[in-house]
Amino acid sequence: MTPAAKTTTGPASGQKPRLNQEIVLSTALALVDAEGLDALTMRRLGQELGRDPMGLYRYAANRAALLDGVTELVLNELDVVPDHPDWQVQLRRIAHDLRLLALRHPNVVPLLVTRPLSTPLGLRPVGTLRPLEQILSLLSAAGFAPADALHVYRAYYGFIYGHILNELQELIVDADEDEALLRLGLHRLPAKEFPQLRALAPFLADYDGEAELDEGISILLAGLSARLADPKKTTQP
Amino acid sequence: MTPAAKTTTGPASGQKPRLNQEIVLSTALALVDAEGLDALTMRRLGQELGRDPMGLYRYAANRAALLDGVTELVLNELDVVPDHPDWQVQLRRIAHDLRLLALRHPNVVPLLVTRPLSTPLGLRPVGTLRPLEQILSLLSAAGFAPADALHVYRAYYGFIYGHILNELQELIVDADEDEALLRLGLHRLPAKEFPQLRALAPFLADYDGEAELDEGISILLAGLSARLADPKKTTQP
DNA sequence: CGCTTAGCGTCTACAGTGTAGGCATCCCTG
DNA sequence: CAGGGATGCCTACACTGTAGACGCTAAGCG
Repeated sequence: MTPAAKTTTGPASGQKPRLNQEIVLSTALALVDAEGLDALTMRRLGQELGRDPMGLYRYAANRAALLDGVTELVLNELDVVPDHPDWQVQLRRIAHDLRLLALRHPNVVPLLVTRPLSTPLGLRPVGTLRPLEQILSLLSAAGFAPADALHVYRAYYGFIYGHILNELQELIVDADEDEALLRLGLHRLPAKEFPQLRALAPFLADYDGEAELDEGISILLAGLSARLADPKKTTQP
Repeated sequence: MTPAAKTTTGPASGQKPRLNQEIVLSTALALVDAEGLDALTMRRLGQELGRDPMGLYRYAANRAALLDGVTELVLNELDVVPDHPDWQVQLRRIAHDLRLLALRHPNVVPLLVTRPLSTPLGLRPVGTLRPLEQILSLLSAAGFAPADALHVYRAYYGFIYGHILNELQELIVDADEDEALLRLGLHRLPAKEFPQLRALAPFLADYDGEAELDEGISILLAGLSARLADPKKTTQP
């Protein structure tokens, strides 16, 4: 992955291949994946690269820019290839891909959902906007008018992000506590105030995120196509 | 809101009413609301209270605990009163309440969606778990079996959080850029690569978050009740 | 070939952060 | 009124992001 160096720098050991934005970002991502967001400090990343921390500022103006770069890198792992004529099938597949992406990089998820909140749409890194563009074009190809495509996209993407947040929350439960400890954690809660939650302890343990997402997507798609077919689309029942 | 002080401390001016966890947390929330999450530093909060920063550690063990306290405080603004027999009506109302809550405290939303990711369920502040418990009991009262209630809750809450994230993203667009600037921001994007997005510029401007949420909830509720009515509910085809 | 020039890597330095530990002081309780 | 536990304030430390200046290295030009 690092053969770009035509520098004759390293006669001794070649320890220092010329740096490069991609290298910086990908080791940053690796660091976040391995040790969490807090571990990604300039000094630590510099140490990871065997380089002075200050040098990193040539490839990322800020720490914030670095975080943006990491999210962009992660989102690039998602490829939206329009290989199926049915838009619903496509959306379903993309949803599962996104879920797997999030599970592969759980520590990056806070960035994925948080960074867009601090950056106006027009100024986001292009890699961040590409999925949006691709899904819109997919819907457009399926015959949706622009405004409807936007509606579908919003409902769809919102649902996925919500699901991912849900699932990751429960994942931490499973990782840190086994079932007994979980129940113990819940036992801490006052019994009169949280009867439902405590009764749910056994059910919380077995959580099939994939199935749950798929079911949710089914509901959503069914509802969407029904609502888009009927022009009487007000919210009244 | 601060009459709890029966201290005779202030013969001069009463500048220093005895501190109190609620006071600390609510001024912390005010600070976050006014100037964003980064402004919430121990020193700054101390200065805001006219007190030494170190003293705050009596009321919040960590900065993290302080953040947890703030999210708890915000979530306490949500009251789930079961004042209607139909669970769907209830859920719809709560969804709108939650949306308004997020709009009232947009800077806290990153905490709402992020903090649960770092804290196992059993160890979260009870105020954070109360809405969960109340919604579960609401569903239980509506006749749902525990496992089904959990399913409904997950789909429902996930959808709301997703919508809130969506809407807040677009809100920033509206706040920082007017329509012309927005189009300008989008103009930065390569025309061949982002045709859909650029064509959507006019539609992005008028976004009715309330209507969009309501519609989404309708879809979701319809799908949920349909799927729960049919016992052939597995995801297998 | 020698010189310039622009980039790159490294060092030092500074303001600001969370937080541990140690006093002094207050107020409430007995 | 005396005690005592909680509270308020201060100093200090390790660590963060980042600005600015210094030398080296490698490439372009006469």
